[in-house]
Amino acid sequence: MRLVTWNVNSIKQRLPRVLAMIRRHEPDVICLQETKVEDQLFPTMELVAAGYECAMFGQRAYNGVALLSRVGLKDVRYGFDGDPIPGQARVVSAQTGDLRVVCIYVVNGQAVGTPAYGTKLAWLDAFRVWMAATFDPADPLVICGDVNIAPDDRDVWDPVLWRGSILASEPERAAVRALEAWGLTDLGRAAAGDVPGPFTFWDYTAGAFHKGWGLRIDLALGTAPVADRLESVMVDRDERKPTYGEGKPSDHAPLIVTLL
DNA sequence: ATGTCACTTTACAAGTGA
Repeated sequence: MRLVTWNVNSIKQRLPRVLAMIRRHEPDVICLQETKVEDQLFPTMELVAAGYECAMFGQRAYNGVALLSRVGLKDVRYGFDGDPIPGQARVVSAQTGDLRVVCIYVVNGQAVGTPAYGTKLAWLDAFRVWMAATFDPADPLVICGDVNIAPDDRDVWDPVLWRGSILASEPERAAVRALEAWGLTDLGRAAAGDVPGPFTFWDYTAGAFHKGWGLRIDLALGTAPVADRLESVMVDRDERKPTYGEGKPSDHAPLIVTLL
C-alpha cells in the first residue's frame, strides 16, 4: 500500500505534474491540499481516467482538499464536527482498503500573535477533539497532509532563525505532540531517525529551494497498526524543481509513504 | 532574509494568502 500526500497549490495549475507523479510512483491513495477549486471544476475525469476514485472537498480560490484512491473509497466524510471555521475546506477522510485516511490542510497562521495564529491553535485543538471522539487509535488510520508545523528543530533548515516563529512555535509543536499522544506516530520522523528533514516545502521566494532553505511541514501520522507496517518514507524533491516536469512546481514536494 | 506564485476583482494592476 502506497500513499502520497502533496500540497499542489492549485490542482488546475498542477494537474500535468500530478499525472506524471502517478505514473512514477503508482500510489494507491493520494491526499491533495490547496486544490483551490470548487468541486464541479475539479479535474475528476482526468483522475478517474488515471484509475482513481475521487472525493473532493473544495472551494473557490483558497484551501480545498481531495482524497483519491485506486482501491476504493467508503464512508467519505467532509470536514469535521466542531470545526471553528467550517466555511474553509480543510479535511476529507474515508475508508480505503484496510485504512482510514484523513487528508488535512492545517491553517497556516500567518504570524505568531495574529488572529490567524489563534485560529490555527483553536482549529488544531478542535480537530484533535474530533479525532479522539470519532476514531480508535487501535484501528489502522493515517492522517496525511500539510500540517503547517515543523515538529522539531530537525524539521527546519535553520533552527535558530526559526525558533519561536510561525510553523515552528512551541504552541504549534505542542499541538502535534497532543495528536501523537492520542496514539499516532510521525512516520516521516520514524523513517528518518535523527537525520534532519526530509524537507517537503521550500518558499517560492529568495531562491529558497536552491539554497536548501526547506521545512518538513507535510506529515503522515499513523496509528500503531500502520506504524508497524511502515516500509519507507521519501520525498520526491524533483517535483520542486522548476525545470522538472510540465509547468511550474508547487512550493511543496510530494511525500511518499509505503506500507508493507 | 526575500531571486515567487496563484487567485480575485465595479479587473487590464493591485491586494491577499501562502
